[in-house]
Amino acid sequence: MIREILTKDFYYQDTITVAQQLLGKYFVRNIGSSQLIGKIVETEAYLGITDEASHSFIGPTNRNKVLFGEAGHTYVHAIHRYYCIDITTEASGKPTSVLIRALEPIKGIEVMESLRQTNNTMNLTSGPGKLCQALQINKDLNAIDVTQKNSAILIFDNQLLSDEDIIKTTRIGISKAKELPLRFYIKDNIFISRT
DNA sequence: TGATTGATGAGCT
DNA sequence: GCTCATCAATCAG
Repeated sequence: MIREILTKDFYYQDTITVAQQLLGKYFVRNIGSSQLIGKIVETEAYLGITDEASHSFIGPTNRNKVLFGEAGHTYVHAIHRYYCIDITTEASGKPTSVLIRALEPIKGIEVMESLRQTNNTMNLTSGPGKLCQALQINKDLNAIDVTQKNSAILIFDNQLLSDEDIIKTTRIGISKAKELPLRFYIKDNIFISRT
């Protein structure tokens, strides 16, 4: 089965739509000649200047400027001693993004296990900090265009999930606007960060 | 299942 | 200094 790289048009959609439609897609990390692949099973939407929990709520700064740029780019940031990765969405000037919270490891599992220093496949990518460790994602990968086929990070298309396979619930690990139902994950998937 | 705590880095004021 | 979109370990029920 031939899979296509998701195009700019996909990321220019409404952030909540992108967050839901990213579920089931293939997240690809190119490291030299090797490739690590995981299926996206959990995401969260961050709605920019109207969303208190978003990094862009306070307005543009040096740290979050990529959020204000073009859609379809990575936004990598450190939180405590881990990294998290977002994909920017919507038009330039709208600082919205989708946080990738969990993957289902597909390819390169041995490499991920050595990077994470564990043999437990269940524990490789079941959280935003964990998956960045498993895929060797750091600040060097900030502001990368994920629609260019020679990028270190790419996202490939896959069949769209039906509405009943997507669970909608509240976001995790934030202190503001925590009541909003902006977290999405694949029903019955065992690789999500928590139920 | 939930609450708590400590390690820890980057960015902001 | 302070905040924080984390994780792992621990303890209580």
